[in-house]
This record gives sequence, C-alpha cells and structure tokens, in this order.
Amino acid sequence: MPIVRVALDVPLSTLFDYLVDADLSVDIGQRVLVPFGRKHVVGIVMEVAESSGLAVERIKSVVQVLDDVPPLPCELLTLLRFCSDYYHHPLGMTVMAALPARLRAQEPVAIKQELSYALTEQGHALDLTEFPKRRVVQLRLLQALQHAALGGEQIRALSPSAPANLKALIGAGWVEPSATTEAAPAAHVFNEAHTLTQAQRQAVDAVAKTQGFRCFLLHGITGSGKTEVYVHLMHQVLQRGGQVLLLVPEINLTPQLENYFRSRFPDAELASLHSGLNDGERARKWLRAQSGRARIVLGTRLAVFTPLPQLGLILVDEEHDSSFKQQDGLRYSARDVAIFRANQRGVPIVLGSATPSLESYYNAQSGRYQLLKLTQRAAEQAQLPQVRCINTNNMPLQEGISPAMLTALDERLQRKEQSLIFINRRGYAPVLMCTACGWLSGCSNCAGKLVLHLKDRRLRCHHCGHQERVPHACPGCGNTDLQPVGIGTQRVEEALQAYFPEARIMRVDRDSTRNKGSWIAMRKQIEDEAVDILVGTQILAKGHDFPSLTLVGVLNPDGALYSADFRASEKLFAQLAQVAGRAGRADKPGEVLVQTAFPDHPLFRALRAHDYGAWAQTLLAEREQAGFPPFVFQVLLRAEGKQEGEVYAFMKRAREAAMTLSMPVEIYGVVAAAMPKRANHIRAQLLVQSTTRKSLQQFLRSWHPLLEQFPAQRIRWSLDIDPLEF
DNA sequence: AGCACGCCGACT
DNA sequence: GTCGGCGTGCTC
Repeated sequence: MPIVRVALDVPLSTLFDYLVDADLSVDIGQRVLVPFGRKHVVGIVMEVAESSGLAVERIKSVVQVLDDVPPLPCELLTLLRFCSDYYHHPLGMTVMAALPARLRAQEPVAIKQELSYALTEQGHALDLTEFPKRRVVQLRLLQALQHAALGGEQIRALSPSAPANLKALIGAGWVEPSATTEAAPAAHVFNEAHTLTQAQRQAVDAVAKTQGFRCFLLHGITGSGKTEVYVHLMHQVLQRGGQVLLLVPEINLTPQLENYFRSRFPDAELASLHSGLNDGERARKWLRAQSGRARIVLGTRLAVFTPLPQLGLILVDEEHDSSFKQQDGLRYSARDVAIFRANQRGVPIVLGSATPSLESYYNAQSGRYQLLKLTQRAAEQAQLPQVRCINTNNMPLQEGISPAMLTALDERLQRKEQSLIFINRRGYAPVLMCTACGWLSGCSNCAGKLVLHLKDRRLRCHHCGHQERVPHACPGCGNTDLQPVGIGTQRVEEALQAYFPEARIMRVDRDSTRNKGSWIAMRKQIEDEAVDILVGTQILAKGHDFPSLTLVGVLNPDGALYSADFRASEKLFAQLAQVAGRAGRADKPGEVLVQTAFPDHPLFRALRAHDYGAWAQTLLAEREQAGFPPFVFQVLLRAEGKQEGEVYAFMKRAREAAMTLSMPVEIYGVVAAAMPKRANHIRAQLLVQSTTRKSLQQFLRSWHPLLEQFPAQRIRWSLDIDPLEF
C-alpha cells in the first residue's frame, strides 16, 4: 500500500504520512485533503513511499485528491525544500506560505473566466462630445473602450470607481460583457523604441551569450537605462519561447511599471503579482505562470516562488532594497532565493542597482558575480546633479532648515521649478519634551518615544500604534511648557508654508498616502506640476520621474552616520543617491543640497563625486576590520515575551547550548534588541557568526533542534538567517 | 498553530 | 456544585 508524505501548514519540521486507498491515484506536488487531529486540512504531497516508519494503525488515509489544478512542479518543491532548510523554517509552513491562498483552501480553486467589456452598437453610436463632462469616469471608460475591449483589471486601473461606473454604462446599454477569447500566441512583437548605448549593448551581450547559470551585477547610475537592458534581455528570452521573472521592491510595483512592460511587449502575456491582488486574481495569475502562458512575471518578493516551466531569465531590480527580505515567518531574502533558483534552473540572473548591496558588490569584486557597469546617463543631455553639502556646524537653523536651503528653494519658486525636501521622519516632531524637568514623551508599551502629530494633536507610537492626546501639562512635574524636539515632515511642511505662503506644498509620507490610491493621485498632481515643493520621506526616493524637479534638499541625515546599526550608513548612501537621482532628469540641470555637520565624511565625499565605488571601498574596509558582513555570515536568535526574566532565561540557555556545541562559530552575548520593549513585550537577541556559510549552517543544524526542545511556552523566538535588521 | 485534556478558583 | 483559567502534550 503506497504511502504519501504530506507537507502541512503546522509549525513542525516533519512531513506527515498518509495511506492512499486503491481507488485514488496521487502524484508528487498534488494537493490533498487529509485528516489531521480532528479536522481535515489541505497539504501538498512531497514524497511517495512504499512504507512508513510509523505504526500502521496510526496512519490515516488521504480523504481526497484535489486535482482541479496541475501538481506543483518538482523543481518548485526542491526550491521550497532548500528554503526550509536554509532558513530553518518548518517545511510544511514554507510550502504553504509560498502558495496562493486559493490553493491552500479546501474549496475548488474555480478560476472564473476573465470577462472583457466592449461597446455595444449603441455605445459606438454615442457622440462623446455631447456626453456630460461631469461624469468624468464614465467618459474616460467610454473613451478607453472606443480603442479596444478592456479586461476587469484594466478597468480597475482607470479609477477606483470605474467598476461602479461600468455597471451604469452596462445598465444604459452602451457596454456589454463578453467572454475573453483565448488569442493564439501571436508572433513575438518587440517595440524596440530606443537604440542602446554602447555600455547597454555590452551588458546585454554579456548576459545573452551566457550558457547556463551565471549571476550578473548590473551597476548603473540612476538614469543610465537599466530598464532598457532588462527589456532587451527579456526580448531575447521571449523570442526563444522562455519565461522571464522580474522581481521589484514593494513600492516599485506600480501600474505604470506594468503598463510600461506591456507596451514594450504588447503580445506577451504579463502577470503582475503584488500584495494588492485579491485571492482569485492571485491564483489565476499563478496558474497562468504555471501553465507557461504568462511569459513575463513581474512581482514583489513572494513572486520568487511562482512556478515557471519555461523560466529562462531572472531579473532583480533594485537588488539592494531591504523589502526583498521578509521580516517574519519564513525570513527569506527573495534576492538570494532567486539566485538559488537561477542556479537550480541553469539560467542567468541579473541583479540591478545604482547602489548595490555591499554583499553583491563584494561578490562582484571577488569574481563570483560578473560586474556590468553603466556609467553614463542614457539621455545625453541629462547631466548628473551637482551635489553640495551645507555645513550646519554653528549654523542657526530655523525649524531644521538652513538659510542656504531657503535661498535655493526661493530660486526654484521664482523659476517655477519643483523642489523636493527629503527628511526621513514623519510626524511633526519625533518627541515632546518638558522644558522644566526634561520629561520625554515615551510610549507606555514600548521603549520608543511617542511622535508628536500636530494635525490631530496626538502623540503616536510608530512601533506599536499606541496613540494618546497631547497632554496639557507635563505628567512628571505639571509644567505646561512642553516643547516639540526634533523635526518631522509635518513640521517642515508647516515651516516652509510660513516662509513661502504662495507656494503649493505637498507632504508625502506614510500618513499622507495611507488611503488607497491617494499616492497615485498625488503623483499625478506632481507630474501635472500642480506642486512647487514636495516634503517627504523615503517614499519619494523611489517612484518615477518628476521631470521638472531641479532641487533636492536633504535635512538632517546625520543620525545614520553614528547609528548602532552597522548597515545604517550603507542604507543612507543608497537613499541619498536615490533621491539625488530625482533631480534634473530632463533638460534642466539638477542640484542636491545636503545639510550636515560632517561634510567631510566619506559618505558625503562619495555622494558629491557620484562615486559609489569609493564609498563601497570605504565600507568594505570598515566591515573587514570590524568582522562584519560580507566578510562573515550571521544568524540572529530573537526572543520576546511579557516576562523579562523568562526571555533572558531562555536566551541564556540557548547561548549555553550553543557554547557546548563547540563549533567554529563566534557566539556573542545576549543583548536587548534595538527596540528593547515593543507592545509590552521584552525583546532580546543573540548573534552568532561564522566565516563560512557552510559552518554556520552546520552549527544551525545542531543548535536549532536543541532550541526546539527548550520549554519556551511564554516566549516567541525565531532564527533570522542573514539578518538585515537588528 | 490549533485543539484537546486536565486540574484549581469565583459564580449561578 | 459548574464555568473557565491557561499549563501540557499531540497531531501521520
């Protein structure tokens, strides 16, 4: 009697054995419904065996084979095995986390046919110049439908209220739904659009001539046309009938990007996978990729697990971006998993960035990766912005803004050009202080400070979400003179509005873009030049071109220079290079002004010279000297719980267990986390590092089972392999 | 993780 | 007398 070994969504590292009754046939990769405890759950068949090590009477039978979708390819199961193993996360949870929700559920997957909508004869007969102008969305829909029938997704892309308006148009008899007919895959069409620069051509050729696996680092300054390199590489793979996986950071996956690739490859089916999809859409696109029909898969980190039978190339854009690393559950790095996957598949992978992660840059230097450089901006007339530092030593700042910055802003206002003020702190002020006793507004649940949000006169914790009214008097001494300390986006916005009453100022941060679609609307306003000064956080660093932006001002970036987090300055450089790239893209030269008390710091010297290489060398020397990544490999054990004593007792035992293993790893002390208390939970961590991945993995294979045996009822702990945040 | 079983405190 | 707290142990 055959046995299947099934992956289930439970935090146990084993698979579960089930009998397969004679009337069923089960394959590896298939979804099955099995009894587990007192309920039925869905799992994935990972292995088929002749016998089980378990007593027969304890083995239950598979209830049902859910064969309405094809089995997962073995290649994907191997990838998931690797992830479970490398990140020390239970296999069942790893497998189930990679699947779209619909495939994890018992209900039939039932993908409804995507309907498309077209104008009726009546609709075609409409004279749109006569159509009421106030029905903006309806008009836009009708105009779009005059060109071609639209799918549900394209309709939603027009406006959030488009579906409701579409209903009205159907009701009026102007539009009708029709089932999409599966078009035969047309001959591959490629809109060449641009001729490549020599550097772009060389990069494309280097990748194109690769046989089998190879990892490339495409280092190209902002505006050097990395996307064009991607497009040409994609073209070559699509031409051969292959599929392409393009991974992008979370905020970069916008409808614009999707539409851009659609316009370059008009007849290649593209599936974009992001967090905004509903379950049905996600499952549908996943299955389109698995069947090989979706040729381009564009997605955020989870998309790295999409089954792609014809996979011919992987691209990871902005590879340094930390959103590729998942920060809970399976703590994987989609970039690193993508490299494994390319290797497994025997296809090239290209990591692209203007400011590569130090890990990737180091690998490129050592020859593990092949470095491809784009050093010129693709549009010849577009020059790199001039970067200058404003030395803020002994300089009187008004609300954190220097006179030189104000002058520069004023110039842009005169010239009707846009400016951007970058400050990485939202809210009005990061803390409220009592001028009499020095009391600071701390969070009652966390070790952090409450941030003053003046708009709604509340103090907010950015760590646990706790909020309270601004107190009238100091809770410590009763003094009523409470002063905001430090500068946030709201305060800068307010100050600038006072200086430039006529200027149209827009604040862009998580608070102002929280509502769905508002960032899209705001970006439209920016592009339409309805904004003079943008004030915002890193959200502004990414996103797309703002053609009339000529000044970028950076306030107060110095915190990252003396941060306890050794990656803070790496991140700062990437961020500043990124915002600097926003300035002066078209025919107008750009300028970047950075307010700092350390203008001679290597970071700013490199930034002024647009010399990432010099900065990377500085960092590499520092890291090598300090014994930090990329020269070592790390694992971080984190634990948190309500009782401080219990947390530290667990960590102490964990550390002792690690010591007794006496393996070639360096074991640090148990320390409080960077945020020692969050949402009323005490947090501690323990760092272990090694000079090789292999010895670290060997150590983990011994250590992890010991940790699981410890009684740890009232604490939550996790292992973070290759941690980015401490 | 769920979900049982199991043994001690304040309620109809 | 029971309802219910969360400690402990198991799930093929």
